[in-house]
Amino acid sequence: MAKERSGPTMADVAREAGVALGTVSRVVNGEQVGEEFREKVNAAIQQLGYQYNTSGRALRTDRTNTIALIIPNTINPYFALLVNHINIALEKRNYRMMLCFSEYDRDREAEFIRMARQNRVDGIIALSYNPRLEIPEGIPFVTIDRFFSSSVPCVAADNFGGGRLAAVKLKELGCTRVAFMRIGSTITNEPSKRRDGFISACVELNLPFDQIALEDGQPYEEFVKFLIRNTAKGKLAFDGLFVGTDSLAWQIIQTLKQMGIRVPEDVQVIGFDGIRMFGDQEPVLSTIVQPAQEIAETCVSMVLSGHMSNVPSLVCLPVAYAAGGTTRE
Amino acid sequence: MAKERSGPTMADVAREAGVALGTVSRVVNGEQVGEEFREKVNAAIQQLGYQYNTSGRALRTDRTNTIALIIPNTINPYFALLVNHINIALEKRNYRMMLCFSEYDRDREAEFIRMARQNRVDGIIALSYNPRLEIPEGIPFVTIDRFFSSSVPCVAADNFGGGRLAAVKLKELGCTRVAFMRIGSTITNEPSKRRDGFISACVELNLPFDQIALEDGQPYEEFVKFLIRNTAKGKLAFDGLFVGTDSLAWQIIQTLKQMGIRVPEDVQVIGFDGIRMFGDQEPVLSTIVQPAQEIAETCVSMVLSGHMSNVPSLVCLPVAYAAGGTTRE
DNA sequence: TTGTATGCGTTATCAG
DNA sequence: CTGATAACGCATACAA
Repeated sequence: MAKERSGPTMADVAREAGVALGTVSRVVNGEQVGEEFREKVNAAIQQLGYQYNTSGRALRTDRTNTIALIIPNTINPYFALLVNHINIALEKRNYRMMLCFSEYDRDREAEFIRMARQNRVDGIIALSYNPRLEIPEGIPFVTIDRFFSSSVPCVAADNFGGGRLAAVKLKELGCTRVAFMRIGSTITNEPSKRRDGFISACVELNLPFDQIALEDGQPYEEFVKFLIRNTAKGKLAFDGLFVGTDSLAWQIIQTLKQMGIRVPEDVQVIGFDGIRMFGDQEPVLSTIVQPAQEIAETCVSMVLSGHMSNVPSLVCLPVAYAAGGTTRE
Repeated sequence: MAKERSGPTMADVAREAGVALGTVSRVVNGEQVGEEFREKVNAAIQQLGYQYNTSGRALRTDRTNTIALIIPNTINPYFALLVNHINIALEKRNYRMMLCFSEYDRDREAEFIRMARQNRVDGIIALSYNPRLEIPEGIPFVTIDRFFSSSVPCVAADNFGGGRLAAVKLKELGCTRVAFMRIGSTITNEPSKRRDGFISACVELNLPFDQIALEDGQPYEEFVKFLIRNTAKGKLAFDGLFVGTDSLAWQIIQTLKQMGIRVPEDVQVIGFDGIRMFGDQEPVLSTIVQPAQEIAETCVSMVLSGHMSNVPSLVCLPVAYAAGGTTRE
């Protein structure tokens, strides 16, 4: 039944070409084969429209040419961008992607890691906020934006540098008192360096600053309270804000509007990520842009590099500033 | 070498449980097995942490539990949303997704279809604008938003109804002269029904209308010319616009701003797709929302339904209107 | 260099 | 109902 749909096999090609099965295999895999044999085999391949069977090869070699990508979803545009570039990077190397949406759920993450092993994937790339993520042994594992230990390579944007850049920009743009706002995991991870860099530069530049960092799960209203607390006679105490992600920055801008505070006239806002309208147009707001394509390329080349031992444990990639209407240029 | 990483096999389980290989297979596949045997096998599976090997099963059954999804990219938020829901829908049914980015390139589409067959996928879902897409034989094939023939099922939003809805809304909102704007494939396809529905309702409602439809490849400037042509003394001849996609609508709104025409005060704009800010917040603009999740569910259940014969050739799913600041509510 | 034969892990067929 | 065994398509060690 199903047999009907299956195409020709190496045996068919061998018969057609009048050579042995092994010879066909060697031609397909680009090994040394006598010219006349190679031609006969290639002709037969053309003739029959032969294409090798992935399952047969995988079973034999125990390599699936597949990398699992664990990521919350593709609804968030930054994740969608990463998925896009990672898939393209894998495709260039003749690898396929097994896409696993964690939906921020630790049980799902664990289950996907189990499933990835069952499917004998050749490596795993994970973007996870789970501080207790269990890294499997014996399989190349690369994380994005999350440092676990020196034995698990991590690829990230230069979060510290991005934080510094935001402070420098706000200073340049004439800000005299700024604040940092963020929500996220309480543990120290890569994104929390955005704050460290920001504050480092503020101190250096003699730029007065305040900050509020919420833990995952705390309600957004805490930010509203913070803003109201720092408002007197309709005037916000800050003329510059640096926010941990574009998404949060956008929400905060909405809140500011409701409070009658104008952006960028009264307060200039810089986000982080570099989300663009419809993925490819102008930035949604002024922002520190993550190099999504370079991050993708780096993850892929690292996870496929085989010798995970002499691979750096943390790779930082440069960020850039992009104006997007929430600053006064 | 690689053998180290491979987990236990059915043979290992059989040995551990003291039963035959076939019995293990029957337990794993949920077939009839004596209670005592089942227990012994399950204990051994637990003990060894056995997980079945996908490649072995695929090789034997010629079914990969994989569906190929061909789509331009995940940079566009609407595509990213579809990818998200389709992957989840497949996962629920224990299927995996082979994600193929066509990047609007016909050669890539053809190559992916070839590759999908090589990988023995169990079906293909394609979102393609290619009018000459070659549908492969003998493999379940479902398209999104693109009708080829009654033998190739197509899943789409109710584009005609969405067009009508846009006209009705604009009328309700007080518009007296409207226009439809779109760019896309010249051939009649599902999205072109947005225009048909819009015009149908305009006629019915006695709402004067104009329209401009560009072919793929024509420059955006044609839209600018159209708008300028319909502007006299800084006043646009239309007080309502319906645009084929949110993405184009956004660009047009930018152009209008540059022309000194205010949205929504001078002209109200409705787009199509239902793109939301950061994927999950408020709509980017007033829009006709496509039911992405229902589209995904429908595609998946159709492509997996086995008997492609008695499956409807076109499924239309209901759309909804969502206000997003470019209309006066 | 080419041919032959074995085994990867699984399901399915056939005997017992 | 269970056990033994063949076959799926391929890569590779070994023989020629």
